[in-house]
Formats: sequence, C-alpha cells, structure tokens
Amino acid sequence: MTRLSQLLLPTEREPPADAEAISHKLMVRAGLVRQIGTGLWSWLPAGWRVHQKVVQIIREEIDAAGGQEMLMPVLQPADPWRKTGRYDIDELLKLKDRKGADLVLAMTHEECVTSHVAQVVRSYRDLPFSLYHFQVKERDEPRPRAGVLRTREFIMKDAYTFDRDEAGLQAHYDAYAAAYDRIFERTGLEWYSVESDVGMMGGSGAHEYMAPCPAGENEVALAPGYAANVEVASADPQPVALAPPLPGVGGVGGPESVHTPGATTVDAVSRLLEVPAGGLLKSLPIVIDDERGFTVVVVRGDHRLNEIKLTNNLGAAWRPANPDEIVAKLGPPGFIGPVGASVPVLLDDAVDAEAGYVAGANQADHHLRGVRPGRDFDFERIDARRVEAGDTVAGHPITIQAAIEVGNIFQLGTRYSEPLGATYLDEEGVQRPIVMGSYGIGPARIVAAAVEQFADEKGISWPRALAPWDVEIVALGKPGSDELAAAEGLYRDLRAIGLSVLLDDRPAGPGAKFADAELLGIPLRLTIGRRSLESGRAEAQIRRGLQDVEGGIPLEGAAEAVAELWRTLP
RNA sequence: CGGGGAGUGGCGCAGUCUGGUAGCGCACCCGGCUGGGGGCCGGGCGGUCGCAGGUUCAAAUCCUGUCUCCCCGACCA
Repeated sequence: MTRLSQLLLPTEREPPADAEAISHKLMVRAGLVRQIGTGLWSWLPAGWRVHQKVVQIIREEIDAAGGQEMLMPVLQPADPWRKTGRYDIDELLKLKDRKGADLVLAMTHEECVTSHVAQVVRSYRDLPFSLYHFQVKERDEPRPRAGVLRTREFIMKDAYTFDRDEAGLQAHYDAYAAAYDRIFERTGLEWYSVESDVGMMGGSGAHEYMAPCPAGENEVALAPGYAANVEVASADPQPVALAPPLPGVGGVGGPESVHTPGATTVDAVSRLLEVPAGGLLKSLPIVIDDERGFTVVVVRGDHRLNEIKLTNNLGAAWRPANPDEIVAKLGPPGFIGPVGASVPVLLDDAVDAEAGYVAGANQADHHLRGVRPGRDFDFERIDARRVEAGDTVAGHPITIQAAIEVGNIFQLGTRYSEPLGATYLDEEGVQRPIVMGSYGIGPARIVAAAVEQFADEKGISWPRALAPWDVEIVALGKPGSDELAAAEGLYRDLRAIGLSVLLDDRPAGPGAKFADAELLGIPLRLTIGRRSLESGRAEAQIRRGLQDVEGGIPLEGAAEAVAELWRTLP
C-alpha cells in the first residue's frame, strides 16, 4: 500500500492541544500514532513501518551477535515472580483468571526465560547461549508522558545471555555492547553509551544507550572521554572563592559562634554572613538501614545530595531522619551541623578538609564560622553529591544534557538463576548457578528520538535508515492527467530497482501535498508537474535542510539517478 | 501520591463568571471554478455540551458526586 490516496495517513494541521514533546506533536500530526488511553498508543500504518525498520536493524545485528530469536508470552503465572521477589513491584500489573489463579502481565521476561532455561540446561556443555525476542511489555507507570516516550505498554527487544561464569558473561556483555554500537550507528541517531545505575535489578555492571534530545527524561554528564548518567556520575568539584578569609581557618582556637536568627536555609545563611553557598556545610540527617543507624551526611552548601549515589556508596538502604530524631540527636532543624555531634559523620568528597566553613551550631538561631573538618569533627569520606555542570573530569569541564534512554545492557549475574534454580553441573560435577546478562532496546523510543533530533519547523526529517518510505513522489495535476501518468511511471521504475516509494496521487492541491510531505519527513521528495513534463526533469528536494537538488533529475533514466542520490542522504 | 489544568460535531476553540433557540475556523459531502505552497464561490451533513444525580418554569452554564485526559513533581526493572 504505497498510494497515498489509499493509505490511512490521517495528518493534522494542529498538534494535540495538550502535547508538549516535539515527537508527541509531530508523530500525531503526521498520522503515525494515535492514543487510545493514558500511555496506550496504536501505531498507524506509516508509523508501524518506521517501527518495523528499527526492529529489523536490531534483529539483523542481534542475530549476527549470536542471539537466537524466540517468543515468550506477556501473560504469565505469578509464581516465578514471587520466587524472584518481584511480585510486589507496584509497576507490575496483576490479574486473576476465572479459576482465581494469580497471573501477571510481564514488564520484562527474566522470570520466564530463566524458568525455561532452568528446565533445559543440565551441563556446562549446554552453555553459553543467548536468546531474545521482541515482545510487548506492560507496566503500570505512575505517570506516562510525552507520547510514545514513556508508555504503559510498549514493545521491547529483550535479550538474555547464559554463561558458566563471570568471564563468559563478560564476553557476552562485550559482544552485545558491540552489537548495540552497530545498531545505534545504523539508525542514524545521535547517541552515546553511559555508565548507569544497576538499580533494583541488582547485578554488577550496566550501561545505558542514550539519545540526546530536549524531551529526554535522563540527564547525562558529558566530558571528553567521559559519559555517565548523572545518577552515578562523579567529578571534581569547582573551587569556591572563600573570601574574605574565615576566622579559625588554619589558626588557633575553634570555630566562632555567630547569631543567625531565622536563617534556616543555605541561601539565608549565605546572604546574612556574606559567605558564598559553597562556603557552607549542608548537613543531611539520615537513618541507615543497618548498624550505622542515625548518621549525618555533610555536603557543600552549593551541592545537592545524589540519593542513588548515596545508596550505592553506603551499600545499604536509608531514609531521611524525621524531625523528632533530628531534635533528639542533634538540634533544631535548620541549625544542625557536624560539630559536637555524637553521631557518625559522612563527609562528601567535595568538601576540603583544610578549609574553613560555616555550619549549623546545633543550637537555635546560631551557626559556627571557621569550621574545619578533621579538627572540629571526625568523619568518614563518601561520594554522595550530584555533579554540577562545570565540574571537571580529568581537567575537562562537564556539561549536563537531557537524553532518552533507548537501550541498556546489564550484567545480571545470578540474580534470577538462583531463585529460579537455573543451575548446571560443571566439569567436576559441582552444581553452579548460571551467570546471566540482560539487554534491552525500545524501538519506539528510537523512533521518537529520531523525530526529536531531526525535526524542523516543517515537520519530521527521518534518517534514511528509519524512514517509512525511501522516496515520496508528489504528483501534481488532476486524476487522469499526463503528470499523474508520468508519476506512475517513475513510481514503477523506482520500485523495480528496490526503492520503497510513497506516491501522493490524491486529488489535492500542491500546497497540501507539499506540506504533508514535509510533515511526514521522507528523505527524498520528487515532484512531477507540468514543469517536469516540459523540461523532462523531476524536481527533487532533500528533506534534511529542505535542500533542492540543482537542476532536478532527468526523467530519462531517473531510477538509477534517484537511487544514487538516495544513497548519499543522511 | 502531591500540585496545576482541561473535557462543547473528526481537529482546534468560543460560549460557563451573569441560567433563556448550541456557535466559529478547519476538515468532511455535493456542484462549479482553480491547478507549482494548505486557493475561490455556492449549497449541505454532523454535537444526549464526559457521565450520574440535584436545584430551577428553564442547565453547556449553578450545586454534589464520579470518570477520563494533559502538564509539573515524586516515582521509574
């Protein structure tokens, strides 16, 4: 179906009233997708062609990397999810069948694939291998948003590797990383891979593949040779100009108490004492979920706590202390500090132990000036702050950029094989858990990212590899006209040499056809009108940049010339 | 879950405050003109105003409840 007159392509002049993200607006306007409920989207024919382009690229590269394609169900028994402890996740949709049996709608397929492998694999001779499928995932998201960027139902390519040991996993992981590089390179997207948090998935290592764009929900810290999710990024802090010199710094005597009535925030203290925010110490009382208990985390006043880094570097869960605990252990909230506190202090790496700071005095309406870590309080070091733009890595300042996560790779280890009993016998007859990895890609996010990255004021501009059709022919003139006949001829010739072609043969005006073509974003547009017939040439416009091809393309032998031009497009 | 906003022909909106014959633009259908950037003229089709209950002689409009959708935040294997 490649005649526009017969294609269901409901384009709109106006974006949905409440849409914000570029991809949301344009994918709806261009007739690619339609919404049926919050976070629930249908792919219309043109949009589905793009999705299938992405799927095919992924399939080819994962096959080449040794992945074996299969298919697992979305509807699954609850039992394996109970065994892995994931049945209680809020995002997991649960239901019952007519007999009252508990079922879930899978949000990913570790439980299923691992259950099968547990039944099938007996010996080290059965390993290694990797499996994958493209399948719908269901997630009861707290807040779907931005069109197809974050939905409750979506298709994912999820792959799983099964190895005898960590070394095998590492080899598989590296192979998948290389395959991912090829996949994202082929899509034509701007992308990079970053270190990422292993999250609640557990495991020992993870990378995310990011496509930078304004609608992205992730923040990535970037510097030459460095890219990390802000969730886990570390960097050298920017220095703070501490002037004038603070009392007590390097000198005799302890900190000096100053009256700071009502100054409960960094901002207020900073202004009152005329000390930059970075010259303050911010004390964050927490309760760690192990023998450490009540603890104060101290970061520079101009820095923010990174809760994920804190959790990872503590190696334990924690919660903010409540006001009663703070008063009992330290003093009035707003005036707490590490000096004189009889609780453990974790000092962020960015705090200079030789410098003098302002900190809360653990006394209402008072702060201490000239507080020097080490001299005035004992501490252990921790890296717990969120990096800021301008911090440096190996001397290079970082920037922080919004990005969409389009893929990820995880070293799972035995997180799923142990609870589900996926084991094998090694050469010595010893039973060992299978070592696993998991690897996801969201094709819909790749589609949306491509829209976001290359759209202009006229509409979408697909990378050649993802476009729903290679070439669009705009046929001007009435039905039955010579122009339309010539367009039909060109259409057949292009198809004959293997290009996919969308022919706009609708009885519409030229303005409407050109506008729709630019909205839909096919990389190359050929126009056949009266002028073309008179000059023997089709006008050609490259969508990216809306560049007209000088002189057009001679209709005589046009197919080869078009194919040649098409291969040069982005 | 917290905060904000919105439900009126297919789409985008006005009307609601101050109750009194449901409107506009686009799209769509028919006829004609036009034919290289959303063109013009004429004639049409299409809406239980999200849903339920209430107040009233009278409800899109006031009251109560409820459902749905969007945005910000929290959350996000």
